[in-house]
Amino acid sequence: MSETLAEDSPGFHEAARRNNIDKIVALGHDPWGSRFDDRLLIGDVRARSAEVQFQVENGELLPLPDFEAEEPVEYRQWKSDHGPGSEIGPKVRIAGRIMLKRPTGKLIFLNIEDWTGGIQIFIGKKQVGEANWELAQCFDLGDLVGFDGRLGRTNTGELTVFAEGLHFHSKSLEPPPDKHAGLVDVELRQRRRYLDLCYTEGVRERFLKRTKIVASVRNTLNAQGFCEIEGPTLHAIAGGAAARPFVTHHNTLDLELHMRIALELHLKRLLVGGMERVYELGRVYRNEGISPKHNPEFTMLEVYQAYGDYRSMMDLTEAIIVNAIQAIGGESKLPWGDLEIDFTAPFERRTYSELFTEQTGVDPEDESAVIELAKSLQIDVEGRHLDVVKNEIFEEKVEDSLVGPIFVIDYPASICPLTKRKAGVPHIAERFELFVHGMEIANAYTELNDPDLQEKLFKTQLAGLSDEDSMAKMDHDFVRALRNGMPPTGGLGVGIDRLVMLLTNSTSIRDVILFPLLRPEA
RNA sequence: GCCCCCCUAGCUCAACUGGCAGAGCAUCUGACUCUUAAUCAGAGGGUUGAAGGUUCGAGUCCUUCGGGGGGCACCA
Repeated sequence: MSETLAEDSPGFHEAARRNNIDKIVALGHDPWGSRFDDRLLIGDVRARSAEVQFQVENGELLPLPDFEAEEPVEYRQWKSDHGPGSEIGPKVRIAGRIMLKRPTGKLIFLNIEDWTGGIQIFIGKKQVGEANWELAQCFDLGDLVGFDGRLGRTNTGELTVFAEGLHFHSKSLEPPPDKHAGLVDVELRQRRRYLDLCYTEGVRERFLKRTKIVASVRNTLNAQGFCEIEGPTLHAIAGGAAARPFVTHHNTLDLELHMRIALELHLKRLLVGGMERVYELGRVYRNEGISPKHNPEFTMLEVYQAYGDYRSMMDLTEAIIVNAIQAIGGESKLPWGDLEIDFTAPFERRTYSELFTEQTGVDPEDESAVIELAKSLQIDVEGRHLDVVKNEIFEEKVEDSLVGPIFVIDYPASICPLTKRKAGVPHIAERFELFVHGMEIANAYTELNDPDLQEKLFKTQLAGLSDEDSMAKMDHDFVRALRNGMPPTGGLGVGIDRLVMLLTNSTSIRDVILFPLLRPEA
């Protein structure tokens, strides 16, 4: 073609594609396309494959052979055995991205994909005419194109749209990743997620599953009479969890603000306000480390049910998860790496103290034995509350062994400042955490609604903690809200990203977050 | 914040103990009307993440920096 292409270096791919844009314009088409009505989704087109039939001379229609059968069908032979006649199939209009291109002289085979699937396109020079053929010469991998054509089968039996009309929708100026290997580099996959979605097997499906899971969670809650609300994400005091917040600033008010680290305190204010079943499903922000299980912004669900308790929340948690699995067409047993997870409800329920004894051989009520064990694990015991020490042991020795799904119930009270104590057992808090393969998925309490106790526990919790710790900032307004009467309540928090990880067999949270936080590209 | 590993063509990857930077895909040119990771013939494409250093000679060794991954720490 033009000799400028060859000598162009690194931009030679783009130069070739811009050259094709010029040709498309010269042929009277818009390289950036326009509205395209009445197209069918490729998935729906594929579902109509049975409508492709073979019509013999007397007009009789024959069904095509089964191309999925074990014995491969020689379709060319089959046709000559049943001929003379011709294939007939429905007219379809489709659009998609060009994934593969196989030009063979005066024929071009394309594979195009939309978000419901892919299909092969047959473009024959004689069949489409000179003008369309010239347009087809301008097709590059990655372009978005459309076709009017007839659904049929090639000689090898592959379901194919035999093009009659060609449409150009959008040019890709950049070459796609390797057509076989796809995008492999993890950094590129995250930075250029749009490419990952197009060209890495299973990525789009995974994120569509995420959408379905989130919708299902809302459906489950709405069906039980919970109402979704939107609390503020900018907080004067970021409370409801122990995590460092992101700090920001409002100019006109000249006010330091914090991005929320939890949804809890505002939802509870709504309970005081008489909203008896509320939830929020939204983003929270924690200025902490990044790991395969932690992204600085992540999606949290918090649910509160007046006149419920942590046991009501266990049933609800099971319903949320079981329904979500159903929503993505999963079985109760889901793959997890080389293992599987059995999500058959009800999930196992074990007390903290039972599990502690089982895994360590030490009774958590036996102070001296606990201290001895802590020392043997090189856990600092000096000047720390015994429950805190116990919990470190629990996290180290017990949590990783929890295959689950398992509800760990009845935690030591002093590590749960927002939780009601078990009636008659003041050192046990009515709390559960749901663990699956060592990962904490959900956390629930019978919520504390005694304002005096809440204030006292806030203060105790605060003693000795640094200013950076958000719990160190008492939310007086929240305590004031409680002074106006919050019903006894069950509250639940679910890490949506982690739930999606489990249900989609993803080992990194960044595989289920479309745009995880990355440093700006160098 | 600490430790380990990675960064080579648009993409996926090679290059021995330091010795001429390569392949496949993609791109360009040519052939081909049922291909399917199409095939065949030819061509072009590189600041080896960046900057310094050691060396006759650095993709390779050393230092610093940038980006990423994993682990630790942090994290109800």
